[in-house]
Amino acid sequence: MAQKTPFNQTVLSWFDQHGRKDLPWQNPITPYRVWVSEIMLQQTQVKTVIPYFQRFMDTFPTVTDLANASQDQVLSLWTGLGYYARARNLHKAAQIVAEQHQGEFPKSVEGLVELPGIGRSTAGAIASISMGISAPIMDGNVKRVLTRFHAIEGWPGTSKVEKELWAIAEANTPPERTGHYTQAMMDLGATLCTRSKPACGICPLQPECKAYELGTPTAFPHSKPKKEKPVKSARFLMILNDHNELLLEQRPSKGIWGGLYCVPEHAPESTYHALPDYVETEEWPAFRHTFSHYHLDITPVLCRIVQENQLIQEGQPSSENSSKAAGIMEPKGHLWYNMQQELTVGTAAPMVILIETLKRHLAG
DNA sequence: AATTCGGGGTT
DNA sequence: AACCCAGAATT
Repeated sequence: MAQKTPFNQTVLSWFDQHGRKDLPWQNPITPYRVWVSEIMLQQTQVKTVIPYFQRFMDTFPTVTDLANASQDQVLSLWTGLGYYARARNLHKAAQIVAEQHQGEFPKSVEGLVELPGIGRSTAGAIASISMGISAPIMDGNVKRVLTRFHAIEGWPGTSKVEKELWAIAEANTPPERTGHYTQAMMDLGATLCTRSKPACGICPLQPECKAYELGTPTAFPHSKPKKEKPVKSARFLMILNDHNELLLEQRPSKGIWGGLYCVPEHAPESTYHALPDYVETEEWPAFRHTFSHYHLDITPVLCRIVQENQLIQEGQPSSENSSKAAGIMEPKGHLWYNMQQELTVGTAAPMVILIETLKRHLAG
C-alpha cells in the first residue's frame, strides 16, 4: 500500500509546476534583495510593490548603499507605499548590518529578528528563501491556507489560534528546500487559495482540505469578531383609545426610524411626544430588535387613554392640526390606527410585530 | 490583548 | 464603504 504524500511534498510538487519564479526579487536571490522585498510586501500586495522594488534596487544596489543614504532619500522612494515606519526601520537595520555585521545579514532567525522591522515571519522568510535555513513563516497567505486545510475555528488574531497555526507551520516546514516551500505557500495563497474565490478545483490540497469538505472554504479564516453590540432597552407605549385604535406618532427625522410612524417610545429624553393622558395597564415581555450597531430590547406597555384628547384627530396624520391651543407641542404627526385596516404610513419592522401581537391579544 | 500604521485593491 | 493585504512595534 502506497504511503500518503506528506503535506509539504504536495506543496513542493505543486511549486515545481506552478509556483512563481520570475518575481523581481527572485533573480538574483540575495539576503538583501529578499529582505527589502519582504519589508515592502508587509501588508502590501505584490503588484503594488514591484515598481517600488525596482526603483529601490536601482538606487540602493547593496545594503551598504542603503546604509549610507539619508533617511529623506529612503523615505522619498517609499512615498505611496504606506506604513512609513517600515522605511525608517529598513534604513536603521541597513546601518546596523553595515556597521555591526560587516555588511552581512545574520544567518539565523534569532539574529534577524533583532533587526528593526523584522518579526518572526519576515525572519523566517528571509532565512528560508535566501539562506536555505529551515524556518516557518506566518503571513496572510499561510494563515488562509492552513485555517482552510484544517478548518480551524476562531479568529487568527487571537493568541490561541496564532499559536496553533505556528505549531502546524513548524510541523509542516520541510528540512530541505525550505525556500521553495516558503515561496510555494505564499504562491498557493496568492494564486489559488484566495480570499473570495478560491480555485479549489485545481488545488493540490483539495483532497484533504477540511474547509473544502465542509463546502465553506471562504468561511476561513474566521473574520475578526465585530465589536460587541451594546444592548439598549426602551419601553414602547401601545396606547389604545375607546375604539381600540392604536396611537402612532411620527418619529423625528433624525435618529432611528426617522420619519416612520411608531408607537411612542417611553424614553425620558424624548421630546417629541404630544400624548393624551393615559394609564399603563400591563407590561409585556421584551423582545429584541438588532440594528447594525446595537441591540434594542423592546418592552411593550399596554395603555388606555383616560379621556379622549380632542386635539388628536382620528384616521389621518394630524400634522396639519395645531395643538398649541392646549399648550402641547406637536412637532410631528399623529394618528389613531384602526388595526383592522391596512397601514398606509411607513413604520418600523418591530412595530409590525408589536401590532400583530396586540391584535391577537385584543381578539383573544 | 488591543491599537496603530496606510495606500491600494477587492467586494 | 467595509474589508483585506508577503506584519511589526507600541501601548
